[in-house]
Amino acid sequence: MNHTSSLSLKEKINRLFFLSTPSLDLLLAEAQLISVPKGSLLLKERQTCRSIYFIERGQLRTYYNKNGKDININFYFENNFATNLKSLIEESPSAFYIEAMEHTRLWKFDKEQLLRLYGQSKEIESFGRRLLEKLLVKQEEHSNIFKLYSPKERYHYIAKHYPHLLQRVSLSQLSSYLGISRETISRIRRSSVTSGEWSVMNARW
Amino acid sequence: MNHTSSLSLKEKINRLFFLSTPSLDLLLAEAQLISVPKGSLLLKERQTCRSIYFIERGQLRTYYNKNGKDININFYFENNFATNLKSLIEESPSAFYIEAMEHTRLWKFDKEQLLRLYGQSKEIESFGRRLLEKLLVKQEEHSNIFKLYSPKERYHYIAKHYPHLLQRVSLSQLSSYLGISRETISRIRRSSVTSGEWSVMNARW
DNA sequence: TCACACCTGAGACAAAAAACACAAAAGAAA
DNA sequence: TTTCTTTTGTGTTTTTTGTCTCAGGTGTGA
Repeated sequence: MNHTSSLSLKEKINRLFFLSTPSLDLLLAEAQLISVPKGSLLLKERQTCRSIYFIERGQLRTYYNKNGKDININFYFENNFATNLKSLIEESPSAFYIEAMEHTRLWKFDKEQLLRLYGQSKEIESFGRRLLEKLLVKQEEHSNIFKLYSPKERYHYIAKHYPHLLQRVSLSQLSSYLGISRETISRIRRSSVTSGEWSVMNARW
Repeated sequence: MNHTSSLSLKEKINRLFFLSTPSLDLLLAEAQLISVPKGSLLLKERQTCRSIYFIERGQLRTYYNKNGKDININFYFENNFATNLKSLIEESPSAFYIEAMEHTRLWKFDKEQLLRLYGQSKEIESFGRRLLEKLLVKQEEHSNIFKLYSPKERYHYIAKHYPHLLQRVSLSQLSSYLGISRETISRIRRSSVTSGEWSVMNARW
């Protein structure tokens, strides 16, 4: 049980971005609560992304389709924002899908509305900037684990820093996300249970 | 020869972000032109990054030091902004270095000044947001080539979409950036010259 | 001109990971 | 429960990539 699950959207956003009450009200007046079943697509390949989603309950994934196979780009859980930023920003056709991995309840913010709000309220534009900042820092970190770490190290990095990923995402789904074959992850997992190799991840960066 | 090299900073920024003249003047009044020799470090590991740099002439790289070896994260050329966003945003110690790869002339914008300007001018905060957007889209793209492509495909992707990287960065420097050993890149290069394998990169995403 | 540093190419070998095939286990649905 | 589907584990083989090594090339500066 997530202890914030009983908080209102207003309280959640406020915890993340410290907006004044009037700005918050302005922002949230535009948000639309929707509920989608497992497997539904919030964005398809070639569509232009027009919204950003805040997950109330459930989980989403973004994935490419490469020669018929799914390549997972990202997983999103409760109290996080999800979207295709490239498509949203550039108003270009999306290269990937956004899918609900389970029954998911989420708040939808439309870009058009947000841009209008940016014009009305400096504080909301500042919120937009800070939201981007957070997404960027996360993105950067994820990008770097591929350069810095071997497959084995990548798995351990995730296990250490994002253990909930291993809890909520199947190994098969994880494999494309980490750029490691399913079988290899299975072997990595076994070897780290049997032998006590837990010192690998001491490197700090 | 870059045809924009004779443009003023004002004209360059304006081309990228379409700011009004008053806002541009406000923004550029704070910029400081500095010149650094090859090998100098604009940011060291453990330092907190306080500036963002716009490259007038020359090139920068960002890199981690992993067990004594350099792992390149990014290369930056003329008319681009460079910084360590994580450190800058979070005011946290940097995990990596920023180094001038050749004698470089650049404009320095301090975070403190920028934040002050954000408060003064909505248009400048909007500029800040749009700058982040551009950086984010780039970052996302780079991150995804690791998940989507094998080493061989990564090299070809760069060769096709960022040929200037191959021109200006040595293969040795490139190797850690692509997460491929120098020798393997050398082999990839050889095999793609001899055999006519140029259809690999037709996949669009 | 001569070191010196740095970069590239190439071969031999080792290590890692992927591919393939199939079995076992775990969940979901009837 | 039983059946059906999905997920995970494991053994073998094949491919890819890394490591180590040396040789040759290039540019720089003393």
